[in-house]
Amino acid sequence: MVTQPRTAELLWGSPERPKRGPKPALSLEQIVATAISMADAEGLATLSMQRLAEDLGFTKMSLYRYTPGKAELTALMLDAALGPAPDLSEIDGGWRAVLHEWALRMWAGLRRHPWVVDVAVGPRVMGPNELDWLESGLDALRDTGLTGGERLDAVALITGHVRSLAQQTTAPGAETDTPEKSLNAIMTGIVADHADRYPQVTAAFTSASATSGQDDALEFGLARIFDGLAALVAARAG
Amino acid sequence: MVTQPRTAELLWGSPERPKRGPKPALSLEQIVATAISMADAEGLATLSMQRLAEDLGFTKMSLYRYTPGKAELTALMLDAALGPAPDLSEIDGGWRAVLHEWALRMWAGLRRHPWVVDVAVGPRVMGPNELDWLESGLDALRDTGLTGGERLDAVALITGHVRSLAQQTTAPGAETDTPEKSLNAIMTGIVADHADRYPQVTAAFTSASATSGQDDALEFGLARIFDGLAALVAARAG
DNA sequence: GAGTAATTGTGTCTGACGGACACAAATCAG
DNA sequence: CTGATTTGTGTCCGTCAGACACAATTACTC
Repeated sequence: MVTQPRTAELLWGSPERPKRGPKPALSLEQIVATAISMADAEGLATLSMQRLAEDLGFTKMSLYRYTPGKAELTALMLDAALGPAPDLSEIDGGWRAVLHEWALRMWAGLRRHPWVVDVAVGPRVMGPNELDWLESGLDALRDTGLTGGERLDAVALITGHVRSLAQQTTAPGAETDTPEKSLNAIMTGIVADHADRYPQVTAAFTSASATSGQDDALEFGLARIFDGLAALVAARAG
Repeated sequence: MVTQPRTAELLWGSPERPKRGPKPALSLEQIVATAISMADAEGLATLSMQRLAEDLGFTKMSLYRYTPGKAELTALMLDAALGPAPDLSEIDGGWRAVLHEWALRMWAGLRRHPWVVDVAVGPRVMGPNELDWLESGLDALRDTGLTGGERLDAVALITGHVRSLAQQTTAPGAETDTPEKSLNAIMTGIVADHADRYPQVTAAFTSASATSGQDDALEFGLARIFDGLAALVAARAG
């Protein structure tokens, strides 16, 4: 998996059509777009080069004329699925309102492409779109008086929360095989069977059974993070 | 992957030695322990049933007498690697100090078993140890006046931060192939090449080049989260 | 216009993976 | 001792990513 230089070139290099040879029947953008729609529909686990090629009407090995390997293709899928960073220039209310909208947009994108959280893992070469998102997130904190490292950490904290929640809620094949109810049923049954060992879990589960939702958890975490950031900003300003 | 009922039985059921038949030469605990040490050493991606069986001195198919499949084995690996929840009863300083230590212990565990973040993904059946961790985390918030749902969301927020950071820093094969320096070199080169498009990223990178570290990011996020939680707790109390 | 170099798509092959299945050896109940 | 049951093994299958050679296509050069 020594794919970083090639990935960087695919993400950032300008494609240069060779002079000689037959015209390519496919394009990398087309392959990436098809792969994204397949991953959206069936998940990333079931996406193979074979099935992708069949969907495109070509053989598997023809795809390797466009991408050196599957790892590079998924890197391109990631950056394409992120899409361009949102335009938040119209939002007023300071950094907090901007970052809130920024997080909601990212959340919406992760709901649209659940497999992204499985790909955006570990240190990697960021693509143009991912850097755009980072840029707009950092830009919201421009006038807060935080240092560069703090701004990076703050944005990482927010993205970590959004991604972590998306990872927990969008299961790979959660609704396909066993309905999600049975997982909840299994867990509540287990907790009920060991209520003496897990009193706090039992209490929290029963108390939260009706009220909680994934969007509530997102907003809860964002509110705490923003409150904590506001305290730091205030300390820096005052 | 309809593995949840079987996984639940393996995690929570009591093993019952059959009366007839030869005595098993292996034990599930032994298999899990060997798998964990192999995953620690070489990562989860390179761990296959074949190589695990070779390491144990048996054939691949013999392992399927102990676990119905690889998914169930990884679930057992996860719960075993988490280990028992830490004893935080001696820590005073209120919920904040307790949760801080709780997060640091989890961080240490994730550093010890980096592959855990790749497994603890999506809705799943929690094992005894994972529930122990959740219990101790919730217990720290017992006297804060938060509702059950809020306590769950708070613990999820903290674990999400710790896990997200562990996921970003512990790359699968980060130090094996291309040294991490070249990834940083690639990214800084890219940002430098597009400094006009990413002014905030450029500024933050140059400003944070020397000061930042992964442990700083962990503490930064924890401090913000705890500050935000403290504000909520104070609002509930006052 | 003819020849040559470069590139595309295809077919074939390999090694590794998870797992199904049948079978022989081992163990215990009666 | 006999029959039922379980363990470990060997063999087989389908799928996966990818290497490699080859024929067809295109453009540059003479």
